[in-house]
Amino acid sequence: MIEIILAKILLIDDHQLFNDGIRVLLSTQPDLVVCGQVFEEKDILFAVQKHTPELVLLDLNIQGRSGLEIGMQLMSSQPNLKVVILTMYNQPKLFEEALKAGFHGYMLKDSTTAELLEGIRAVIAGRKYYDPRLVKQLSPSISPFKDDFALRANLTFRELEMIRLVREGLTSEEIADKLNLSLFTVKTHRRNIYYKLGIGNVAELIEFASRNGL
Amino acid sequence: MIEIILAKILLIDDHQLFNDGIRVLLSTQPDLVVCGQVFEEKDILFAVQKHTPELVLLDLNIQGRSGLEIGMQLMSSQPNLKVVILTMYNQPKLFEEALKAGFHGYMLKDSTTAELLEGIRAVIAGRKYYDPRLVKQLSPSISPFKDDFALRANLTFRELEMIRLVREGLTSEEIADKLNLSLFTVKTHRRNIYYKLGIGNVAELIEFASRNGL
DNA sequence: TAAAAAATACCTCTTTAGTAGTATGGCGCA
DNA sequence: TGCGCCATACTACTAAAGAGGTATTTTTTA
Repeated sequence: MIEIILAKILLIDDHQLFNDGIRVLLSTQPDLVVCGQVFEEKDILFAVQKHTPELVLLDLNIQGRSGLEIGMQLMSSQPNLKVVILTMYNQPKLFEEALKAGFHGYMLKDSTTAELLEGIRAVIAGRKYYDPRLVKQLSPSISPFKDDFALRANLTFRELEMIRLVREGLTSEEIADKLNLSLFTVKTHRRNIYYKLGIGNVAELIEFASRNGL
Repeated sequence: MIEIILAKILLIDDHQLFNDGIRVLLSTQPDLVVCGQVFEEKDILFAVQKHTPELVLLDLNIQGRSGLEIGMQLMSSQPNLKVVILTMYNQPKLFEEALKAGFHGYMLKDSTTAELLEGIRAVIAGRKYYDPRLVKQLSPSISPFKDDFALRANLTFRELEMIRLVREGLTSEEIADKLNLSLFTVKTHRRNIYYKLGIGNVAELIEFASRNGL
């Protein structure tokens, strides 16, 4: 059972989905539990220490003070805690800051419920999740993301290469021919990729790659 | 030279990109010209009649009155005019209404510049353009692509549904279970999709769907 | 209402994907 | 120098996808 704290995100009234949508959404997930919900900065640390949740969903707009600071403080005080920013601000600069600060996720409030859940699950699974729209807007020169992501998902170069070729519609055999490898090798790589990403078939692989700009 | 009128969209101050971003954006496009810009309802019809633009970018939040109404009025008075909704409201209901009303496009303000241009160009080219995020949220029964992409590719409703489920990583058997169909039926649909799209495997299907916002 | 299109279903067969376990040479690093 | 990671490769198996054909029912539409 995974426990989650909602940090202020239920107070946001500028997007109908979130008036109490996120709690409802999470309540439909048998393995996710909202163990706390706070609306002011002073309560967050206390709640986290009390519940020691797996993950905190953090709004960026917490009464004046920057949510980023609060989040960073949280992460340094609780090394195993995962902190995901959930905000309405689709601002590249904020996003870049959050990236640098090492947040485990950055999602936008107008995401679909499927996307939100995907993000939460990705982070719980030990990966990072950033809204694809933000990643797309990142200037490619800065983009610490690609390497960052590959490294954090523990994908090797060969594995990334496999993903690229699978996306082009090549079969394992065609990839083997192209790279002068044994078919067995290619299949081993694919298996490892699936294992690392926690997925089970090509469809999921390509959806995943598309979403994460691999 | 394509002429465009911006209907109130420069007044929106809740998203930095649009304070004057859209005009700047369009000014970088040699073949697009902003021929007018209005901020109040009473000026729109006059401006359209004066400039007879190809396209109007219309905000939904025009001083109290529903932007949808204004847009419908515009379209009926100027049959050749293309009207694209550009709004910050990612609300399925609004979007569905706009679809029914026959608007040529519906874009969200937090789109990237590339997406905005893509949408504008699609509409100018005689196609329709709806933000993929909204389309994704639509209940499949309403799917707007009946008169758009699906028709071009001759994809039926059932086929689109198959694509959606395949993208979610479901196998043919799982789809069959979910929809209470025979496995044979699902496989037949998949075969037909591949034939229509000229592709040969799941990887290509999903790449294709991603690229085309199915 | 007749024709066309869409959705449904079945059979057979080949190919590819996916799962599981194992193994080995190379390379970097502590 | 030995441990871990990477890339490579194999066997053996099951599951699923894909290609080919055919056919019935329902729904749309001309």
